[in-house]
Amino acid sequence: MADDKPKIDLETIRHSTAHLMAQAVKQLYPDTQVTIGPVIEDGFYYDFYRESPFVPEDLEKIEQRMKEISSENLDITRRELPREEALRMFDEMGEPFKREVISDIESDEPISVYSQGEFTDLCRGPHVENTKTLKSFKLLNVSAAYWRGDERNKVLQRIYGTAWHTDKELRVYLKRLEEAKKRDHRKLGKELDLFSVTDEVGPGLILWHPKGSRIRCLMEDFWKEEHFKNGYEMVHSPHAARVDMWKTSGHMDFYKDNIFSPMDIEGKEYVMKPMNCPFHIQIYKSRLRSYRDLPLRFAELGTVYRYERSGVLHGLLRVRGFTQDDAHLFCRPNQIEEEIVKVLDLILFILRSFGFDEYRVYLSTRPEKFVGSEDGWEQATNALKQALEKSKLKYEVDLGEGVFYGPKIDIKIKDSLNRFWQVSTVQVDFNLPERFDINYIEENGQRNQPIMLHRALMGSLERFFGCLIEHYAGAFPLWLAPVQVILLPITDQNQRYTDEVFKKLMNSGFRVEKDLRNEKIGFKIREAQLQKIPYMVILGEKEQENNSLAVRKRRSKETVALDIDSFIDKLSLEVSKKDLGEAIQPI
RNA sequence: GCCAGCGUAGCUCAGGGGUAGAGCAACUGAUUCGUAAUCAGUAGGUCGACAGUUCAAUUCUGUCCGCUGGCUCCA
Repeated sequence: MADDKPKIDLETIRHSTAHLMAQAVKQLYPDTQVTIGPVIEDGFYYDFYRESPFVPEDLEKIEQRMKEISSENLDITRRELPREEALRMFDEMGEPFKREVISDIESDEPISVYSQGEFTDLCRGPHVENTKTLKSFKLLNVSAAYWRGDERNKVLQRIYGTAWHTDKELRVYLKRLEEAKKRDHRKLGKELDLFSVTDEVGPGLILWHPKGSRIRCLMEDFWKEEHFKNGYEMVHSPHAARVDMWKTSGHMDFYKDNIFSPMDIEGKEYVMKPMNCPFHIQIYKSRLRSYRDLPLRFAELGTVYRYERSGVLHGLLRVRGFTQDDAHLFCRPNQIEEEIVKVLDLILFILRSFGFDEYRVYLSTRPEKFVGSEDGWEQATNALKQALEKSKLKYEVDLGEGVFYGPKIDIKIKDSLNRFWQVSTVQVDFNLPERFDINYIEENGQRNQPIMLHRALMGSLERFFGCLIEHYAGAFPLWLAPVQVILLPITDQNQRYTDEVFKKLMNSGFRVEKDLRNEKIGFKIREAQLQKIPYMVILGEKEQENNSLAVRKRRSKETVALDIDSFIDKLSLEVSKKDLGEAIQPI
């Protein structure tokens, strides 16, 4: 596109809009102190310190004032100051947070401030030249944030906003937010009758309704099939165990905050399991293992319970009881890399089968608190790195973000609002083999400690399902759809024929329903459409006479005339290919 | 857990110190209809829970529970 004047960087616009907001806030509420206001994806925020928090009505006032300042056409000017002078200036302005920020700036870096009208803010820049450039913005919400992200620090008021080059872009963005809300898995979960959470059961504990369970069964079946194909054994373990086991594993030390309070059974303490690993270790230990047995791969759809603080719960994506598609691999040290590569392959295969092509990969390295030797960590981290490179995966390193027992690879996928959620993980564990003293007999007859890997592909079925719902906007591909075909007779004259077709489809193994209600065809179609059923089959006099079907696809207004056998062939093919069809629609 | 907002029928939402409202869904009846809503009637509520103020509270105040957004934390 030919454009005479070069466009100003969106980031600059957003950053300047954050300043504009700070200026408006200071004008309206002079007792407010400013802190920092960075650019984020699609917008910006600014954190303020203030005795009384902002309420939503304040946002309107602030936004109004921003518009006024914008039309004052204030020039935005940059100045560099000696450190001392900058400190003095912000002291005089009564901005202690800025003082802290300045003291964090490297001594050889210049201290720059930007001014517009009476307002001056510490900032690296760059900024737009004049406030008149800032027109297309909207303040979105307020929330609390801790200064420097530490909950021991002061609580700040964070205001989020978005800013764009033009009003049109802004409108498009706001529209996109609205569309994203429509595919929120919590909303769709209710509309499509997939799952629920009730007060009586308790927060973060999921009830899977028949339709959701149907999908879960299909996910599980697929998962099991692939695991058997890939040399895994299935195991099952109980939901609770004596607290002693968790002491041995170290969970009572390192993970206590996340474990449901113990219950007393005949004077012995038990807890709900927060993880499956110690159980799999028990199975490993149930007999003597030879190097010939390795690698051993124990997999389980294991339901775990973790205490999560009430404020973090979120539909299916963050819950207190969930089923991990867990597995633990026991192998010899020289098998680690190969096993990790295989796990990564399996992860990618599964994610792609569900249509997730966009994901982020992280390698988390040794944290401050860790068990095992530095050498061991180094080796394991290298094994993970090499496996990532062999799998040609682009990844980011999360320094020091590993768990205490070993380094890990995490894979995150995003929900409809572009928030990323961790699903897949591969973790090396130095801790449990040691604590439970597991071993195997080497070729030379010596006992050796196996390396243990934890891994999950979908992570938790709940979270994965939540992401799936949003990924497909509730329109599941045929192989996963809880109802694949709905039969819609025009009048009750067509009921006999409908029953006939129903039986044939049912006997061919399809999930089919019929809508025999005394309603007009338009009404039935509307409902089937809202339920996002992949195929609607309209059955009237014409079809009955020709012994055919009028097939209408979700997301299409056209019908195709098919005979029942070719329809069945078509469905079978689509299911066996796990065809994603039109299931994935960008927002 | 923290800050803010919210909680009224199965769902979506209106209302407001003086015995509770709509649409959709449900139920009953009529209608037998060709591609996104046929018509009529009936029933449905401890206004999240508990306490306080008041002659009177679903409405005001407080506490608690739950939900939403974000922070912190994580699959």
